[in-house]
Amino acid sequence: MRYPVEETAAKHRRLVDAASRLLRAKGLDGVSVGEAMKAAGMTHGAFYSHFGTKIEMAEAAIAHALDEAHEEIRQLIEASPDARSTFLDSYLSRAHRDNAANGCTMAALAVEVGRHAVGRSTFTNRLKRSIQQAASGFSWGKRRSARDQAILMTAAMVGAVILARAVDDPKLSDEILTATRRELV
Amino acid sequence: MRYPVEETAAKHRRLVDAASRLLRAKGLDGVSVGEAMKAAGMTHGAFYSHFGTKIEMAEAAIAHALDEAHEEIRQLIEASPDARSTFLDSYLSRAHRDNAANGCTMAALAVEVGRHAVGRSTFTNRLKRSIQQAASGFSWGKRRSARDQAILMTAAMVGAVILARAVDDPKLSDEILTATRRELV
DNA sequence: TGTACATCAGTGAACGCGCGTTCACTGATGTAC
DNA sequence: TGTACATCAGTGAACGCGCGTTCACTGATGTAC
Repeated sequence: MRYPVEETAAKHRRLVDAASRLLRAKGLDGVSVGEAMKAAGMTHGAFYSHFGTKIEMAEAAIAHALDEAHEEIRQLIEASPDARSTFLDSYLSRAHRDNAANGCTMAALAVEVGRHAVGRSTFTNRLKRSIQQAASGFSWGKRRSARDQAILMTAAMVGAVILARAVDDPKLSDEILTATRRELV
Repeated sequence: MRYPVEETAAKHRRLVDAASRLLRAKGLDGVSVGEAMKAAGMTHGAFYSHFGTKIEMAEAAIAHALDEAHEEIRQLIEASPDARSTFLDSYLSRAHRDNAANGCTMAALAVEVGRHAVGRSTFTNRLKRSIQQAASGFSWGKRRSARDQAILMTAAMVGAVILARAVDDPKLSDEILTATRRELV
């Protein structure tokens, strides 16, 4: 049957949001179309009323998650004079490490973006924007280029969270986060 | 039919080696058992004479690749007084970025190790060893802990290569590598 | 040293499963008049 | 404003495919005597 326009749009938003969390937690091959639809409160058959392929959904989900993160950081920069240190604390936290579903899209999906073509240009634009945001919005040491420092910080944070998640030993995992934090301050 | 013992052992080594390259290039779900067997010069049916499950093969492949890397770095440290800078150059090179199959196992597979349980304890041991190797084998600034610096360098290198691989724009991709290099020197 | 035979890595067909995708069908919505 | 009907998001069964895994079979190897 036909559904009210706004209701359909709301379901679409729920699907993209649910997909972005599931993908961050389980990766592209770890999430089925049916699972994403179920998380959005529908059955799998309706999927193709929302997206042409699973890949298209993934691209939308990645763009959505990256945009959400950008907005959060924008607010952080606006609100706090010491935004960089606040951001480091939350990014390199146990909470972030243990909650990939709601965490950084780069740490969760960059490897898969690199492997398949999925969301590559989306990812590129958003990373560019994110580096600019960090370089100009955070405060940096005067000796070296702010942009270089922003790139190093981004790479180190992403790498640290990925490694901390891969590791068995809770002491080592915590140490990866705290040592990276100490070095980046 | 039955095969000479040494021939079987050689096939096993070929399988592990081929798997380690395929897995680094395509990820766990991107490589089928048949594909790995074909790369090792066999047909898929014989797989279960070598491993009980696909997961077991992945664990052996990860351990193999990490051990090979450890040995390479050991030789580098032995040979060169400025090993750290040489290592940075080769790790943060375009060649490494563009050749995941023969590149760093952490940059290629850490995310999947974190997601599934595959090779988690193997990965943990080898990362521990790798951090120690870097902290004690490379030369570091005196102001801060060598171990913290080794952890930051590892995280930043892994993150930089992952991001450089995910990105569309060759200029940005190169910049991620060179900026990280400049900051880590 | 020679003979008999059990072993077992390898082959290729087959199985069962989950996946992405397609399809016939439904019926309230939104539009044309 | 009311009526007739085309639209289309959603349902759930079905399809085809590739995957991991199993299996009957092969025949040279390696062992027991």
